[in-house]
Amino acid sequence: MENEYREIRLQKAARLRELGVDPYALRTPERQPCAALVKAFEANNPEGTTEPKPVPGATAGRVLSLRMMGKKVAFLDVWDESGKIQFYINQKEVSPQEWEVFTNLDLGDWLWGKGDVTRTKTGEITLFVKTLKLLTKSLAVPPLEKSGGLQEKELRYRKRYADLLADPERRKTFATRSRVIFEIRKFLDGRGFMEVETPVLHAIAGGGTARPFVTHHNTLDQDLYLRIALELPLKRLLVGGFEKVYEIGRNFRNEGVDATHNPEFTMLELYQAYTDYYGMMELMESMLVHLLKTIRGADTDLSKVEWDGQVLNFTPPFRRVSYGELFKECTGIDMNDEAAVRAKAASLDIPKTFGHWKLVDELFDRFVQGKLDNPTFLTDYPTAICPLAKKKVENPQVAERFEIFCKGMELGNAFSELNDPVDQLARFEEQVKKGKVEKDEEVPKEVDYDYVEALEYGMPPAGGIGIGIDRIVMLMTNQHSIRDILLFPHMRKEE
RNA sequence: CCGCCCGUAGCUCAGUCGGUAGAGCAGCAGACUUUUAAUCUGUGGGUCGAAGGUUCGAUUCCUUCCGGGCGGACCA
Repeated sequence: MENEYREIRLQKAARLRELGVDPYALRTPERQPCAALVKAFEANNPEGTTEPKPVPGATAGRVLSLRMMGKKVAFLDVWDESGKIQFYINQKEVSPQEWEVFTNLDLGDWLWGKGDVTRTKTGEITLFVKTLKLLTKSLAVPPLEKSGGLQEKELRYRKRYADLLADPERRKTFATRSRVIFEIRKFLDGRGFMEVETPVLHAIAGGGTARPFVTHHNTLDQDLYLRIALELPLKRLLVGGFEKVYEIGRNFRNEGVDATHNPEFTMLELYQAYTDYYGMMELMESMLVHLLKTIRGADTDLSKVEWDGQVLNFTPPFRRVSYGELFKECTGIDMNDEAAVRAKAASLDIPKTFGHWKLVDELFDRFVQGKLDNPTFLTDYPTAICPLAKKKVENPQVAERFEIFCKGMELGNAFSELNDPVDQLARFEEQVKKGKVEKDEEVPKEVDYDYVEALEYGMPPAGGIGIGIDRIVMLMTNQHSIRDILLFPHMRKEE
């Protein structure tokens, strides 16, 4: 905060105040986007025009370059969200007070100008300023493209505003993120889904397995958890009679932070009555294709989608392979062979307190998950690790659940939703009991009896899916780190 | 949590085999009335991430800590 630049700029602001100029203008005079002025000129001066026909106009933006020619003339690059336009300012063309404003201008300041748009001798479309107004004085030096922009990742994440203002490309990534979410809503709207909002504060951290954040409500004197999943409230809505619901919202998990994990992240969860996990596979495929075509472009070749240097095939139908089959393929062990699984786990640093199916899941994560590059539906998980999914009729040992993986990353997780309240209660009780024995902090500590009671009123057969929006955005923007698609990724406190 | 790497001016980066530091941009002063990363001349700017140790002397070597990056472990 303390530096020579700040002092000089504060002095300039004080000087302007003496002249009766507010360095933080209350209002902006009428204006058009920078790019609109350029366009208007081009429209009036088609290709081949010899004598330029000036177009009057006014615009505003941030000054990011200033070139003086002598004491009385200057060229400025002015940027707004739409792009850039050059200002030409000549002492003879503006009032003495305006010239004074100009001489106290710094890089980073926001400036409004009005005049005629025409071409300079060198061909640059330029606003020849007749009237100008300082909109905002900046006290900090903006990172400048010609001096290398903002490179240090820590600075880019902590001071995202500086990162964004320094580089229009970075702004584009976040604009794309916004469009991805817009297109998801559009896609779901087209299928008749209703968007809902459910509580972030939960009395029981259910609907998934993850360590939750704990907080406390003072007047109720009650501990609360930040939600780790959206699942249970949404399925209560199916009981209530809504048939297609979804929520796009923030989840919180008190776990690791790395290139693909942020403590808070955005999930889409949707539930649809009268379908099952096969319906969810179709929906997932269609949604990904819709997003690739609308975000990456209508001419995108689905069989050659590049992501972080890898070429992936998104042509539906995606590969479908069962959990047990792939487990066998990658570990050489039958997942039902308890002795072999335990022996394998013992050779690694996996807690001995874990039961058989927890061990299977641990081995799976280590040996299988990272190998799946092309989008793959991994189906029929062991029932023991799927307390919210229906069992397969022909083999109750496995459940109608799939996870879709891509580049070793889980993109989505779906079930044929369990709606038998008696079975659900038994599975919850088993899960809580096991969690205590295994000292597994990711498992809910108590049974959500209210949810079981909701099922007693009858939930229609349904398919449901949860999709990690951040990872979808990474895929669509071809980014490698979650920090580059979150505006404000979580950072440790400084000092 | 483990391994490797990084932290020097507002920004991007050099550098010091141990003798308290440089460049470009930015700033300030000056020259130039159509520039395009404008050019030219002059000039100010640093507790070299923090603390401790070794040393006559540490920004440099060592230790610890803080923050970050990449990879691994764990989780979505």
